[in-house]
Amino acid sequence: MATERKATADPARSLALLWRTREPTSRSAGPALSVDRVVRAAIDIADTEGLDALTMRRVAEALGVGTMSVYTYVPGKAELVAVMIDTAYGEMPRPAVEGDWRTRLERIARDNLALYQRHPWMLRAETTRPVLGPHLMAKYDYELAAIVDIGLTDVEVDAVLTLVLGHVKSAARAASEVVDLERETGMTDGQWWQSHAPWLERFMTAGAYPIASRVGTAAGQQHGAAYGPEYAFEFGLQRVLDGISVVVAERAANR
Amino acid sequence: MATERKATADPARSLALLWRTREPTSRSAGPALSVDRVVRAAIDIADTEGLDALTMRRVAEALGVGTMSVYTYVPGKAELVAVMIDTAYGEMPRPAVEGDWRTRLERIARDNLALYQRHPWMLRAETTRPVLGPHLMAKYDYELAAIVDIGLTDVEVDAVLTLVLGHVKSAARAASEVVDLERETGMTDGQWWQSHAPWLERFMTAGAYPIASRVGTAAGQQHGAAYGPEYAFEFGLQRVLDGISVVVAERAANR
DNA sequence: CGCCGGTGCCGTACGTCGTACCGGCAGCGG
DNA sequence: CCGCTGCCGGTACGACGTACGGCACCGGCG
Repeated sequence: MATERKATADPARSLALLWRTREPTSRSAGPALSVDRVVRAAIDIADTEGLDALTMRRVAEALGVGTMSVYTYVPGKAELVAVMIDTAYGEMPRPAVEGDWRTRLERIARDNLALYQRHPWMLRAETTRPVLGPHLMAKYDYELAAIVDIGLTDVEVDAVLTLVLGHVKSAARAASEVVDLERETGMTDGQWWQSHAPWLERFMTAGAYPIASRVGTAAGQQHGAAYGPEYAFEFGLQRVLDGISVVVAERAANR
Repeated sequence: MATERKATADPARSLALLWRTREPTSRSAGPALSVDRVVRAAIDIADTEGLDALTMRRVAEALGVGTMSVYTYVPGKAELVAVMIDTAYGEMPRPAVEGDWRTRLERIARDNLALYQRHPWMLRAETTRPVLGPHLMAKYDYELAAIVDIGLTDVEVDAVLTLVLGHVKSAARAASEVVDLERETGMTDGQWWQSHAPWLERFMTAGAYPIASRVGTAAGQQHGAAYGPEYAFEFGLQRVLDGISVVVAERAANR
């Protein structure tokens, strides 16, 4: 379990898996399984039942094979997750870029948000060194292409992309936790608050945390709980883009 | 294990724990343990050995008691982690605010970064509904106080803080993963790249991903790997603050 | 003074996980 | 026809969180 995080102990093996360097088997009927079938089954489980439900036994069951057979195609769980991530990147749309840089960057942010909404498990799984699969590379290349020509240095362009994607991930994570916990605890966000509020009031002596109370309730009131994360995403995204345009304008002036 | 994430099944129990609603034992010598001792031991382990090493057995061992004795003070692991998080928030500095809002907000960002550097496990543990302990409330109150008067609505103020703290967390996570993996794999970032690069080159047909290659190597060159995350933090923070100042200026003009 | 209920402590055991190991199987080249 | 190679999977091990029940001790009451 602790070893789930190790991944890529053997670079050759892991990368070969990611890049699918494998001659198709010469067997007549071909094997019952394949890396792709394993990965598809795993993504399916993670999408519909959450990352906690993704166990090797569960994957095998979904494929109708013995547990250990999965290991014929994938060295371990960590590597399986790595391939799942790269596969998910692969299914992102990459239309020709249009509009000014701000429009393009905003589009990229929204596409990434959509990805995380489709595959919320990525938000909890991606916590390792980058996967370095072909689809991640393609995605990185595509996204950089949208902003290479805005007058910043290569290093800055990289930082801009990191910043925007970081914000998307933060916001997506916040949004995902709400629905995650609704499933796991069986209560909606509102119900959860209602069950905690009376106890909280009892512990908090009146008048403590005045600003927190005021702002907190104001925020809670405004967006009726479920829609809070969306506001945070939109507000933050516009602020980030504003901030980027400040440097872009600066550079344009000094040219 | 899946239940680690549940937490707060019983709000009364959990909140009482967080707010330490508990008469001191009337026992003569007093009990050998206490919630605080358990929490301190747990934080110590997580700080020095990582979150994966934090097991109930390990905590008990550090305290010199049987595994199950820990459960006398803490209902379960999820709740233990919650108290750990609130405790960590409690040790943050909260000096009187000084300077203009940008200085204050920047200070808050740096204090939060320092917190995550001291307790990297928080970056992987905080993935649940907010902990709602007294120290989190105090922190939230303190941080809001620094920016309530910059001319934005309460809802916007909340969103500003969320944005800044989100960026800090993103950057801290990136930085933490580097050192995390150095410990777990026993290789430095540079070594890791060197072991992967030849394989990667073999798989990537020359000329694929031209922009990614150029920008990636530029970024890698500039900051010698280990210092990349710091740059990302600084650059992103300034961009975010720039973006916020755009709205602030807007509001000031329209008043 | 003796008994009793409560509190702190903890050994054992169960169910879950990832996965090492090894033995069986089919199909194919020699 | 034989042995080899790649696919399959049963069994088992060592982690993990934690339910359950029992034990030792002590203050307060009769």
